Amino acid sequence: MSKDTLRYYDRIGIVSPSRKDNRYRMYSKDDLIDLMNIQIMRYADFSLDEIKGKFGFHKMENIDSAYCEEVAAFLDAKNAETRKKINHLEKVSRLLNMAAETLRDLNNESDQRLAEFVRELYKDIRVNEPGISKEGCDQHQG
Amino acid sequence: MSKDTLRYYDRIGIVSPSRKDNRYRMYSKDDLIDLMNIQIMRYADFSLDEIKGKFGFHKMENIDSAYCEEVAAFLDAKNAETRKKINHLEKVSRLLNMAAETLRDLNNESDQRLAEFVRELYKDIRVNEPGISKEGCDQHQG
DNA sequence: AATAGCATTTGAGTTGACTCCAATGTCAAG
DNA sequence: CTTGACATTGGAGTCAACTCAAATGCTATT
Repeated sequence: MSKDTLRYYDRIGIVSPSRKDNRYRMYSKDDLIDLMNIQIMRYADFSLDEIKGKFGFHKMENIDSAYCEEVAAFLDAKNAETRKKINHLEKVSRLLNMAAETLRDLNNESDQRLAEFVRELYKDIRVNEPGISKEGCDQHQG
Repeated sequence: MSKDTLRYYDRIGIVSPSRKDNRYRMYSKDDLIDLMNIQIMRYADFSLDEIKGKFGFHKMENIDSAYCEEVAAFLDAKNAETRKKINHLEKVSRLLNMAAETLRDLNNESDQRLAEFVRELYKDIRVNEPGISKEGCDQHQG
C-alpha cells in the first residue's frame, strides 16, 4: 500500500491511526491488522464502502451470533456474485478460443460454431440489459 | 445500447453512421453489424480503444492471413488474461466460502483453514504489487 | 541556521465508458 | 403556426479508488 493510499484511507475514515506529537501518523498493531484485512477484502473485490460499512473487525469484543449470520449471508451474496462473474468469464474464454481458432483455420465448421455461440451470448447480453424494450421498441402505453 | 452510447461511439469515431439531409444519423446495415460486434467485444471485456484500434471488421475485403494470425495472437493474450481473472475469482470464491463457514460455525479447525488460505492469498497480493520493497524497505542503493 | 528529506494539508487530476444537460434544430400532426 | 416529440451539439458530470501537486511543517545532520 502506498503512502497516498494510507492517507486516503485515513481521510475517508477507513483506518485512522493515532498521531504523535508532531501530528505524524502512528499505526498501531490493530491498525495494521485492519489494513491487512482490508487488503484481503480488496482482493476479494469488496468496495471501500462495503469494507467501511459492513465490518467492525476486532472492534467487536463480544461475538454476536446474529451479526455473524448477517455477515455470513452477505458473504454468500458476494460469493453468488463472484460465481456469476466466473461464469461470464468462462464464456468469454470460450469465445476467445473459438474466435482465435476460426481465424487461424478459416472454414465453415468453426465459423458456424462461433456464430452459434455468439448467438447464445446475445441472449446473455440482452438479459443483462433490461429496458431495451422501453428504449428500442414502441410500446403504446403512455 | 442507449442513444447516448451511440452518440458517444460516433463522437469517438468507433461507429460513425452517415447522415440524412436533416443531419440525423442513419445507421446502415454495416453499421449495425459493427455495433453487434462491438457489443460482443464489450461483453468480452475489450476496451473501446482495443475495439477501435484492432479491428477493421468487414472493412477489409481481402483476408490477409498474417493479419489474421496477429489478431489471433491478440485474442490468445486476452484469453490468458481472462484465465488469470477466473483463477483469481476462484480463489475469492473459496475465500468467501471459508469465511462464511467459519462465521457460522466458530471452531478452531475452520478458523485455521481460513487463516492458512489467507496467508496463501497474501503471496498473491504481494506478487501483484511489486515496488513494495522500494516503498516499504530501506535499500541502500542510492 | 541552512539544508535534505521526510511529514502534513487541501484540493485537484486521473481513468474509462458512459450519462446528463441546456440550447437549439427538425418534423409531423392538429 | 403552434405544439410536442423527437433530433442535434458541446460541454460538463458521474463513479471508484486512488494519485498527484503545492504550500507548508518537522527533524536530523552539517
